[in-house]
Amino acid sequence: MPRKRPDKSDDDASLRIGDVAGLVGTTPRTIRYYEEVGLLAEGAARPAGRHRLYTHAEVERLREVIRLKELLGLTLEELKELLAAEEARAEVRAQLQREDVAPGHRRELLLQAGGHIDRQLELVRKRAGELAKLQAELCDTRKRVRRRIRELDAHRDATFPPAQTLEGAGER
Amino acid sequence: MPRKRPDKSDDDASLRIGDVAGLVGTTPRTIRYYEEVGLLAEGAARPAGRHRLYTHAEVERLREVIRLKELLGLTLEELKELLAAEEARAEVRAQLQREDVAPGHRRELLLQAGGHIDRQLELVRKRAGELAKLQAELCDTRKRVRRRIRELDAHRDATFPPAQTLEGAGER
DNA sequence: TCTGATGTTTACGTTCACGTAAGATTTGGA
DNA sequence: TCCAAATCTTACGTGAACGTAAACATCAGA
Repeated sequence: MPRKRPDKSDDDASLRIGDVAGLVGTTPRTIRYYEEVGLLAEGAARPAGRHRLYTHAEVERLREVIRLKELLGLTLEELKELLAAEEARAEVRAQLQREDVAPGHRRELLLQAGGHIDRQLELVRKRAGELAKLQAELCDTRKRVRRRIRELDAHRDATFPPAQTLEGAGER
Repeated sequence: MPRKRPDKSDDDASLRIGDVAGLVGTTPRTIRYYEEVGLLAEGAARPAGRHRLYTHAEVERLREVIRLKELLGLTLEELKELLAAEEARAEVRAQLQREDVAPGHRRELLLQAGGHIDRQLELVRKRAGELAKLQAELCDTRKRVRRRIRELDAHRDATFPPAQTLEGAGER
């Protein structure tokens, strides 16, 4: 017979806000704030004053939110837009779980989901591209510096006995 | 005989703060602020009250600063640290231009420059890596969604006459 | 030389993304 | 049942990164 009251290690059940904060490396205040601005859904039926409770799924969601924020450098407002998409995807997944949707509507939902992912991908790709370019440029100038050092060493080695060389660091 | 007063299109000479702002896509206020916090060097000898003047080299520098800020998501303070490095590199370049340095010191300078670049590269690589991972994950789930749509279409095509298909979008 | 556009300094205002404090309430456990 | 620890709500505080306004001063061109 199943348990009736909340329990740790039970997945669908209940982490408190402090636990969640600890798990994702932030503070309760931040989590409440994210809820306040609409980034995180307010647990619908929480009779005002009661403690917030979270599932592990919600923890994962929060992790993803924070990741996107940090990697893309978006404001919470921009993030919210992107998450409206995520939100919709979740909705889609929920609907798709229940097999009782007409194939036409089903297709519609999947197309939407795809669109949302594409929009995120667009952003990520753009940033990744810019970073890659920067990285390439840095690698390039580093190479130049190394070459100059080698040239210098070569000339000195030809004049004086050899000394210590470059400290190791692969080209990767 | 060379010109004596400032002139546009003369490289070593003088852009005003508004021009610079326009060129890099920011505001005069921001530029003054960056100078105030020490990100941009104050033009040494500007007798207080006179207009700031910038060279094209400084414009490039500012562009780079803004680029790093946006791509790495650093605070101005963190950025300042990284730029102490850049600063040193500039110093190095200046010294290396004047041929009158002992090869030993020369090597020292080059090694320093290399170290600074490596530190920047470290940061950039880390971020680029994380972004790449995120991108891969997104691509993956997108693939899954596409597959499901295809499956759905296949089934429907087997039942009804064919209709419109996926709108084009290469896998890249 | 004069003048309108652009700058300069100083200082207070603003937005974002939380931090912090206070007082009441809730919760899980002894 | 009783209690200490964690939460809740409300509200004001804060640091970073500029925006904006005011009262001059400079600059480039006519």
